[in-house]
Amino acid sequence: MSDKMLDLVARRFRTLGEPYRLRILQVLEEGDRSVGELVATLDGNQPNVSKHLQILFDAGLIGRRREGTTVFYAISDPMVFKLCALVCSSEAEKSRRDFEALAGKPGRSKR
Amino acid sequence: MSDKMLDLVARRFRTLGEPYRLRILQVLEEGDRSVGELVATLDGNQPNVSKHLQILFDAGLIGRRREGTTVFYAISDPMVFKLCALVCSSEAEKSRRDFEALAGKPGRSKR
DNA sequence: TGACTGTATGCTTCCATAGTGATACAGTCA
DNA sequence: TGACTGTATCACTATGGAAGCATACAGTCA
Repeated sequence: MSDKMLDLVARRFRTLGEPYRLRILQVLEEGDRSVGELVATLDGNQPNVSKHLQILFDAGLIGRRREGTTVFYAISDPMVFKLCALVCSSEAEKSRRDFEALAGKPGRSKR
Repeated sequence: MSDKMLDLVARRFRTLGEPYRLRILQVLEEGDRSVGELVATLDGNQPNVSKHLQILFDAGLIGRRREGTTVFYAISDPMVFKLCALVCSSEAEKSRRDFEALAGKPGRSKR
């Protein structure tokens, strides 16, 4: 993989590396939402939500449509949920390993 | 998904959000490597490589084994490559869309 | 046009983390 | 044990980016 591609991929990972943005995506998974709805749902302030939305939009993960003064955002790349599912299962697996290392072999240090 | 889980997932994404670490993983995909070998291959300085390896290790993505004074690292969670593949294909798709938006419909602004 | 609502953008502060050199530590061999 | 190699850690600087406030901008309605 080229260095440029690596940078792009890393950038995409960083986009997803923010809990607040993951929460936004999670809400949007249920359906389109306006900025105001997201602000209310996530209990955040409007400029911050707008900025995160912009970042997700630039990354191509969400799309937007305008109705009057209201802007609705929606998932445009469902890949993100596959990613999250993968990471979640991997995370669960890691927890299991960590647990077994602690419970099963108490004398064996990690290091 | 719980907030704690979201934090874990976000953290994992951030771990992968560093080009240098992706390069390390890419090299390790070909097989185990010692720290020294990685330093030589990646043309980096040793403390930096060691720190990135530690981060990947803490995340459970790589494992290590010691032989004398030498420490070998190896992929322990192949999931990362699935993640990268997903992101890559999504990235390619996005590029295609961007291109078509530019070439196919020159009059239509994104905003 | 002016007032109002909904959204985006500037600017500043602050925190997390990458890079780097010096140095500590672990293991091997004389 | 002392010298040497390979790796990890410490202390520091610098940078990216998130949060928050103020404010600008867009669209609607009187």
